[in-house]
Amino acid sequence: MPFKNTFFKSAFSVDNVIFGLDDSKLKVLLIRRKGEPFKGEWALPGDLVHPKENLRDAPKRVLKELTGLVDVYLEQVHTFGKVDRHPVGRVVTVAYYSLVNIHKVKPRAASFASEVEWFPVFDLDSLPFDHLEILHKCTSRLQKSVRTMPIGFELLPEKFTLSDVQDLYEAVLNKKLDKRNFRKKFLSMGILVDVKEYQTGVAHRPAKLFRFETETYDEFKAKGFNFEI
Amino acid sequence: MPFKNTFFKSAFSVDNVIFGLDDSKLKVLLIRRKGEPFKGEWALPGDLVHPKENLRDAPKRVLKELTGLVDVYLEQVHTFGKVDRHPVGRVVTVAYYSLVNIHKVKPRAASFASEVEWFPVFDLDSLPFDHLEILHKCTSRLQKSVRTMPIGFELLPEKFTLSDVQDLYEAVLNKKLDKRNFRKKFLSMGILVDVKEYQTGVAHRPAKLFRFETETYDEFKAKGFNFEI
DNA sequence: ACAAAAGTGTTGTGTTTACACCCATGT
DNA sequence: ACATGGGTGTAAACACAACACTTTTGT
Repeated sequence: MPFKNTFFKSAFSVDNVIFGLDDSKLKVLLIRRKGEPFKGEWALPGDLVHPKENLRDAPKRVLKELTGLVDVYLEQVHTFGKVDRHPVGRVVTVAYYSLVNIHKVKPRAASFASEVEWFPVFDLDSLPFDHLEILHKCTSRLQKSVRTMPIGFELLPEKFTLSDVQDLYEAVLNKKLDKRNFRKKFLSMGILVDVKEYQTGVAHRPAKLFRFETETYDEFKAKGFNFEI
Repeated sequence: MPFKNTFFKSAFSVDNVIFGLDDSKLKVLLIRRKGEPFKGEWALPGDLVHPKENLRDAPKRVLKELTGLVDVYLEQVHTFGKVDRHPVGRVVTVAYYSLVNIHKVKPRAASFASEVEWFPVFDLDSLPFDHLEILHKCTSRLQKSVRTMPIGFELLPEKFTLSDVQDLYEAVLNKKLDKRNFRKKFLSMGILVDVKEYQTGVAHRPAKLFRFETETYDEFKAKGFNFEI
């Protein structure tokens, strides 16, 4: 259970914004809360930080409990600490976002959640606590990151087409991009490797498959790039 | 005093990285610690967050106590929460940075500080706790922000020359920039207003003075810009 | 044959970089 | 007269935006 409702004065928690890509839509994993407050409502997953637990391990633990995943892209975004943000007491919360491949994950109920489900990010317009603000902040951060670092590949299968990548970018940025310009720019960065295979069983010209060049990828991750597309 | 050394199990604090510009160098305000641990050492100013205090008000309070300033640029950067980052107990700390005009500030000792002094950022290579890491993170963030928003003007006097601005950018980015290109780009943004005055008493051709166009400035702050110089 | 998505180049426009000399003042 | 920093323009390289048709497959 997330909180001992009696006699806690202050605590820190983490909240996880877990992004996935499905049906060319950016989605976020919400849980149905098992405990009070807001019992039964859809909210961001999160938990108190344990006394002997490094801060960054808390969102990892939540993620693992919820999805089984352990090596996941995880970025700290912002800390929320208004006095009254939590109705039960003083809880300062640190928000993290993650990127997971939605089709490799079978989310399961967890200690703090009776149900788990993916929701389209841009359709949500109310959440308990300050979770909507947290979601917005994480979404903006993702949109910024995707333009300055090669992230987001975590959201795709191992082998993918250039159109998959474009779909991903369009889903994250929530807008249409020019196909030719996108391809030109993306290919020229040199983080994609042609695996010399093609899609099969599609009712149109089969697309080339690519994978990531991890070395270049890491380089870019370190020094960033400019993907103003 | 910053901590009751006995019987505290966990707490959250804030740490302030207060930047100023002096002698064309980027400096940071450090305090000599009054209390244990690391009593007497130079460290980042900071304090515990009070129980009834909004998180963001804590760094404001520290800033006010230390400098007397109340309306100051303040940005949350990152939260540090390794279990052992503080020798006395579990303290999760939220780092903020601020920009202040070093010549308008007469820093004074505070409840947690016996002395206060400006240190050149790029010369520091050791600090207690994880304060060096905090400083690095804040410096990187400042360097990034200065390229994407019109900030940093807080570090300058009200009327200033274009060379002052360039000095500022060179100090923050810690590298030389091309004079003509800098001026061209900066002027073209339209956030500077010619105040039709000139420097006096300088042993060279006196420079034009400028001030900020607050409206445009706020616009840019909202939507950002690209200052890849 | 048709539908569906893959794939491909060029041109105009704007942005970035590199670079060297004269100007106005105080001493 | 000299030292000091202020101030200015151009050309070449590069990046970005806009835009339409052909190819390959499955049905």
